[in-house]
Amino acid sequence: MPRKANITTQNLTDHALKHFWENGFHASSMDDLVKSTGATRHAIYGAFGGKKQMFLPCFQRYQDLVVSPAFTQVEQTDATLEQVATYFEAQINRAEETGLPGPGCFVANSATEVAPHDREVLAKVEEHNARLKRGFLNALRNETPSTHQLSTKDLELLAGVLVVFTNGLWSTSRLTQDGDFLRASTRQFLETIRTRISGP
Amino acid sequence: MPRKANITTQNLTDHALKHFWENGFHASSMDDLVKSTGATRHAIYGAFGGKKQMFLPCFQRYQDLVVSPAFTQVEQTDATLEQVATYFEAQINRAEETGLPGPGCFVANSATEVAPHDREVLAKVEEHNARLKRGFLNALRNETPSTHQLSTKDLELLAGVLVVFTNGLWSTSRLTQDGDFLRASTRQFLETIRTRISGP
DNA sequence: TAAATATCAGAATGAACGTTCTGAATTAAA
DNA sequence: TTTAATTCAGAACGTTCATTCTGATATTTA
Repeated sequence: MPRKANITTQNLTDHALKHFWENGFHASSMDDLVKSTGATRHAIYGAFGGKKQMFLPCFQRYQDLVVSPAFTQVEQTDATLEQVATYFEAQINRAEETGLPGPGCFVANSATEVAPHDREVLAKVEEHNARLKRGFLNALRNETPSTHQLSTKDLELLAGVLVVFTNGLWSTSRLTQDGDFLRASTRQFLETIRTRISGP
Repeated sequence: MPRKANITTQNLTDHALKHFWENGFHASSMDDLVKSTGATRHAIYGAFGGKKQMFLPCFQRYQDLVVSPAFTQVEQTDATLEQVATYFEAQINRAEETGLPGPGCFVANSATEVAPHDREVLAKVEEHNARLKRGFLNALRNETPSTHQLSTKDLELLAGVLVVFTNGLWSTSRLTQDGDFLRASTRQFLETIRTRISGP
């Protein structure tokens, strides 16, 4: 009796993510989402229930499509700052191909626009940042000679500094059209981190 | 013949800045602005012309009220990273007193929310970032021994890295309620910069 | 094929938005 | 005090928004 659905929820989420990413939550109207997904209002409200409930699954989709493919290497047990550098390069390359200035990072955008006024989104953003911090800390540990002066506490703080820098970088990528500037800044930053770790 | 105005334009801008800062551009309705300024719609539209034209002067007001009081010391001819550290401390203290998580930086918020879709706002944001970069570069130059290996190009990139970190820090201050974490991250970051500058 | 059900495109709804307008109240010059 | 200019509070206007509803169309089961 039931008619077969020809638009999957995942497909809807793909298009929704793209639109939310490029335009933000508030500036994405349901009209826009209907057009960009190609689905009907009925289908969208049936599958999700509303705009906000459509926004939330985009975080998982963003992880699967964008973050994980580039960041898993940083999470490997033997990863070092070289993998961190490759991660940044990959994200900057992607941003450059998409066009600079670009939409930056979906999570970083949500962090400033939505998270401060929404507990659920805040939780998603914090989860993402915690993942980044764990990965960075892993790389920093492998990079650091075990006989070095830097304490565990210092290394954890440095991992946090890397997260802060990452968010600042995405913010900058929404303003600049110069991909080489982003690359050079990142290289300079990582070189600075390396100098600190290998000891003065 | 004309009745004396008892609400000045500067007064309106003060209240508008406060509201825009705390709520962002899109989430600040004219109803809100009327309530928070205590002025009538007539007065607001007479003095500015509209919402957007009310938003723009807030940048200058933010410079005068928030940025300059803390940042001018970084712009002194003999400023070093010590002044940069003091600047960060002051801003974090202010954020903590206002309440964390807080509204962060008015310019940094506008950078991600408004600037990508508005040339005038983009110009204001770039102007602010350029000011920060000049100040940071000044401090870095004074901190660096003249006989050191770091090139002018490297120092300029480092100044850019400081700006990127700053924006990331404000983003973080919209999420965390832990002022000490912001302080510790900043200290760790500046210590890292110092290590790089004084040479490995 | 016939009946039941899912999906379609888009109209309808009610609230919120930025902006403009209205008429009363207030002020200062005459 | 009278008059003209100005400011007042808030209603009115025309859009736009998220959400719901409607009637037609397409698909599946019986």
